[in-house]
Amino acid sequence: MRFSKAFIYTKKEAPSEATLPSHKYLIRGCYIQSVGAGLYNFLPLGKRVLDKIRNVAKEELDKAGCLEVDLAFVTPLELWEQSGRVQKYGKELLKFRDRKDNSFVLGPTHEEMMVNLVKSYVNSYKQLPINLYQIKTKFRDEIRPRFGLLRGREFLMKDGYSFHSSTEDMKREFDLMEKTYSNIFRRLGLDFRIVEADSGAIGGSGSKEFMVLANSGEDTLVICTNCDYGANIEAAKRAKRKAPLVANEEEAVSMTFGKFHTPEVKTIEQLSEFFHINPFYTLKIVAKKAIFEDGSSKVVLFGVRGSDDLQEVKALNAIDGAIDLEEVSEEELKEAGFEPGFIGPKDLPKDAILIVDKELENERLIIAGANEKDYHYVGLNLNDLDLEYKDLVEVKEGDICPKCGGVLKFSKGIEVGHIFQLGTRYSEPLDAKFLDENGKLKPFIMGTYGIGISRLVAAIVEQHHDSKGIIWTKESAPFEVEIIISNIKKEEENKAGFEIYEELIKEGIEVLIDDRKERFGFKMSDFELIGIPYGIIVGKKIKDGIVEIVDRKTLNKEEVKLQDVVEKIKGYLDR
RNA sequence: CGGAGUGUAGCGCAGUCUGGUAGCGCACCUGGUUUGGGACCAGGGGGUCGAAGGUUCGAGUCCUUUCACUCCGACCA
Repeated sequence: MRFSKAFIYTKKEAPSEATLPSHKYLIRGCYIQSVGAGLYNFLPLGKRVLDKIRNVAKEELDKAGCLEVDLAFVTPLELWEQSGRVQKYGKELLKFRDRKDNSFVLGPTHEEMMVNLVKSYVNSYKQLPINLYQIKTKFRDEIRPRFGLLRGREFLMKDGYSFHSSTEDMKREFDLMEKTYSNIFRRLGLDFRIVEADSGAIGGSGSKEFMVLANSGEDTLVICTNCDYGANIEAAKRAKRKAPLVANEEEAVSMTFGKFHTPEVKTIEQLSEFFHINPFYTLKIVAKKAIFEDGSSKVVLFGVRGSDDLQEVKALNAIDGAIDLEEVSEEELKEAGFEPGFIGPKDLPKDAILIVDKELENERLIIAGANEKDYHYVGLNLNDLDLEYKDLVEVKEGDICPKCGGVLKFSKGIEVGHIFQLGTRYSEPLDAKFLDENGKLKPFIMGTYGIGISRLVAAIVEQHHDSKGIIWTKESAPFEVEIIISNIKKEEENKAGFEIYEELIKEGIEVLIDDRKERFGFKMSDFELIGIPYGIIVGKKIKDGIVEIVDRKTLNKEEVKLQDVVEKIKGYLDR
């Protein structure tokens, strides 16, 4: 491809709203154009990168036996009502009506459609397992799109769905997909980590996320410094925290049950000061308003150690049927019959919902609110109360790994893939069943697997760039080599440049030749911005039969004889 | 949805306080010089100043309404 005909118009300045390197460089390098909140046009360069990534994904998936399909983008709202996800997705679903007044949604994901498709063709266990996928534009009306391609409203996603006759077989496929996804991200040259994740709006159990490690990532990952344990903070676990070995420990342990007058002592901080005790021994109650699928709401309570914080996603999952948790005001708390600042597990109103973190199970010596203004209980034995325990705590840096006992640390990541063990979450409500070996009707056991293809474009840049621009990895680069003719008016340079160009094309190498009437420096800085892995500079030294190969990553230049340059490049490209 | 801010040429911005011929840089077009690190000279094209209404002899500028976008937060496979 000739640069002069390639629709590449680089910019010196990025739009002021672009804050991340990927956003800035992709716009400056003429890969994408912004058209509105979370909407982008892919320009010829960007489209090439997108196709590269897409092809890597397709090759690996096909190798693993997956079948590509392409489902309708516009899907009947009815399907979403059947699966019960209209409420759960809420306003992120873009709904609209056609001229006949039928309701549709723009697909944000395609579980419903896919289940519907499969159930109309597959009736027998003999047809299983199958794994269907598509690489298709999705639309989610995000509340706040940002960070360029990392969080757009319209984006390209690979979504795959597998159908099985047994849970064991589904798990086998899940493991296969984990391997396949790893191959895809490895081929793309990414430094990534597989972590345990929350299943979110998709539902189901057992899910893993593929995280590209980058400082600009929106997700916080908890990673063990000793073993391979990793989890999204929303799902991270830790070894149970031990009591701190402090001077007043004995005092804490020796406390006997009683009610204490604690005027105006409302926060954990005040409480631990008042009793001169580590917050570890106190019970913190966090109140939230749970929103349910039918639109109703209720104030719910969560109990964690005073020294811990509540993990909101875990909290949400702990409440059956809740789709959201909101903040509660003091007034709402009082209306619901609670005493703000003095809420505790004992003597709660009868219909109150309280979930307590499971690390507190069997704890005997705790200070907690008495549900009465200006009073707390001390020496409370939680075993005396009939409480419900679930995992609620947010893991902190320095906590202990649940797997190996090593120390946990935080890292930032960009989610580029997510695989789920779905079970019958969709097949059951959508009545998708098959006949098993015994002639019994059973719902499909499913898995679902996603890769953010357009997000990967940005994720690669986030991980592979420098102060001058993008540094594409070999399998993601829009071209493999760029030939830079220093001065196109010099017949010798021009001729040699195009000779190399033709030879590389003959070798099946994707090459861009900068044949523009521009100065050397201008072309070099475009080369650095655009980020093609290797450059071949044809300039002054051509009269001695010498050209240079530039490595975009290191910016080192190497002098090479004209007749050797093609072989040399082939070597660098592993051809 | 809460807080903050911005809409002026394709992009980045000034001009708005204090109303009086719509500007600068980049990019673009023409000619010339230059040619290994974002050149220079000369000439040129391009704007319903986000939209609607109002005040005024006169509005990019003042008033009202409205739309869009961005940032922080809440939110979010």
